[in-house]
Amino acid sequence: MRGETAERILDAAEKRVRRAGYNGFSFRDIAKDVGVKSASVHHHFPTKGALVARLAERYTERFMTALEAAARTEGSVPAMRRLFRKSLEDDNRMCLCGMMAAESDTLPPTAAAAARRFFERLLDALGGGPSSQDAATRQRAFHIVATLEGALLLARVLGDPGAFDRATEALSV
Amino acid sequence: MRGETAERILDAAEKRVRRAGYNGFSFRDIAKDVGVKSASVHHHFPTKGALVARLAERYTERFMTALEAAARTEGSVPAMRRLFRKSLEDDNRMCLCGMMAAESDTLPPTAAAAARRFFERLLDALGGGPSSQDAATRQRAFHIVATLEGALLLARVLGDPGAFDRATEALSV
DNA sequence: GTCTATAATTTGATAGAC
DNA sequence: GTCTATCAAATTATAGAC
Repeated sequence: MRGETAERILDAAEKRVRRAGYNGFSFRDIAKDVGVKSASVHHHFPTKGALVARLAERYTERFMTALEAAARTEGSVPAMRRLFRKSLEDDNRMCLCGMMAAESDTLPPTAAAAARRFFERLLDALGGGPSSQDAATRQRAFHIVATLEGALLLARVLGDPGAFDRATEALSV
Repeated sequence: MRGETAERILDAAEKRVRRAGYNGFSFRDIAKDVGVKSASVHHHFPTKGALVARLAERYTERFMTALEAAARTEGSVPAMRRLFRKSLEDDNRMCLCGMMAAESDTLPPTAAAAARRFFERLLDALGGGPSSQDAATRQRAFHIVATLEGALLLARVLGDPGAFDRATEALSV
């Protein structure tokens, strides 16, 4: 299979970044997770910035695909809420790009740009993109995305997934 | 003055953590900022965990003092919103404890606990503490805190302080 | 595509002089 | 309370054999 190791590297890196952030893991951590040596990780992704930028792109593609499918049957907001909530079920993890957003001032530029695009896509999906003419819709899109990311933060620090539910309950109304 | 260097160390560390997170700075970074050697930083704060835990306590004390004063004239929610908004004006910084919340799974336990207490105090100030009997008030407190933290994330990653204003506009109504 | 080996730097932390 | 000196370990990244 083409790129099988590269995918496993991305899988391991995603778990690490969502747990500890960009500065909280090393090439050797990833290599150990995957069962190769760190030189092999560098073979697939020359630098840490390139690895994490690709990671954010893959995350965005997957998230938007899942969102578009779910939004058809339950609407954009409940679908997005449910997808965010899944982050907590998967071992109390942050949204990858939410974690990168917190660190974005110190991320390699290409990685920071990839994280920014994730949020632009989310806002767009809620009708709050740059082409939006309706200020109220735009405000609501920003409000929803902010609340979902903040609710993940809150649930994580309190060690209580129920905090996410309480914080986001009003969004689905 | 007693503890003058210790305070300057905390000042430098606060800037660093709010920009790059717990794993994004070193004792030598702080030492350079303050104009001492890293051994002197260790003299005041034996470990990185102890330094950051103390940092979160100081941040919480200061934030709550400012909040209580401001809340008397403008109400808890507008006061809290304005205090959060100040983080962006001060060089696009995250809330210290918001940054620590994102990383809390990998923080030294005492530091993670200090970050958690910040959020418990915020929720308490909004009437959403553990003694709250009113589920709606509790939900609203979680919603407000989550939205404010998430709005900082969003403004940071988009490089646009206006994103904070749009995301939190509905809270003040 | 994976490996061994290594370079060059940085890390958190300690010992002990002044 | 600050310093010099140092440690042991970890860091990102590269060279080159297989």
